[in-house]
Amino acid sequence: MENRNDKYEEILRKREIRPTAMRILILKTMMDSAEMVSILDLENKLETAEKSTIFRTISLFMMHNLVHCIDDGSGSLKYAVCNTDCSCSVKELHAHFHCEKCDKTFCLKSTPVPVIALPDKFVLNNINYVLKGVCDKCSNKQ
Amino acid sequence: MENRNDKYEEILRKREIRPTAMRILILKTMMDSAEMVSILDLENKLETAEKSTIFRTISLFMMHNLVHCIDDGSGSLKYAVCNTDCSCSVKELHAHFHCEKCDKTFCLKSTPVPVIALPDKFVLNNINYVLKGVCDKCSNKQ
DNA sequence: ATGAGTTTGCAACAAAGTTGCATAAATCAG
DNA sequence: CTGATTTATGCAACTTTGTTGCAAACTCAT
Repeated sequence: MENRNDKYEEILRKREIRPTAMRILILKTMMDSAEMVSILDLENKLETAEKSTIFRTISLFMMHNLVHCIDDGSGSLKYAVCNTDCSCSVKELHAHFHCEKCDKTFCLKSTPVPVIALPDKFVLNNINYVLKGVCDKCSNKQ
Repeated sequence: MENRNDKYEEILRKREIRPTAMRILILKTMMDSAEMVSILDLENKLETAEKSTIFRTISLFMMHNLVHCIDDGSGSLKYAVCNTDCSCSVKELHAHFHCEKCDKTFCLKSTPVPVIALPDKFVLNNINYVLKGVCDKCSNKQ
């Protein structure tokens, strides 16, 4: 019988990350989440995992372009798993939405970040594009 | 003889902020700076001012739309004085550039932030648009 | 099974932001 | 101008998030 963790193991291997139990668990938890997660979110979802372990695991994931990170202004960084084969180049980046009511942050995966022209001699490496306001669920609650 | 602080006093009064010596000093320092400043930057430039005072002064300035704030991902928030009459609506927002070498952040005042369409029921209040890379001065230093 | 290398948990620390409270400064009424 | 009241500031302590050192636990090839 095929193990259902095979999927996550394969994802990790493709990114040249050794698939330990903890890494599989963290990856699975991130992929199961509809919104982006902070380190504290992961700590709460995974009672078994230490803050420092999560921090180092996510740092590793980011170095291998498996997850991306955005600063939504909430005070903690939020992370989400990238698309398959994503290499986090400017052209591949998408917009993010941060709800000021529920404090959740979502990837708007189908919305590429707008790229503008920079003054001469400026080199562009990355873009943080965060729309802030109220999400659909919170705006329905009056 | 006219006091050269009159300019700053008037700016503060227009925003309905009582112009104390400390507030004038902080406003002047921010307006004299070519790049955005963090609270720590202000603490260093003004040896006489306390972190908590700067924090409360800037919070006050922001409530009155005199300064705006962006999260450039450096770990500390950066502040800059808004244009006259700015009310910080989405249409008035501009892009920002953060240099990953010198860690400075600049307002690109002539570049309005791109606004994209949001899914139904989402309310847009604010946008954080930060381009990251290497600034002109740092890219010249190779 | 054994040992080298890697990963994890614990603890401690660092940096930025935030708050309570006492003193200092500014404002106002008389 | 003087004193009373309000407001602003400085100091200290604290919170939260992120980060690192080190020892124990785990992994994997032999």
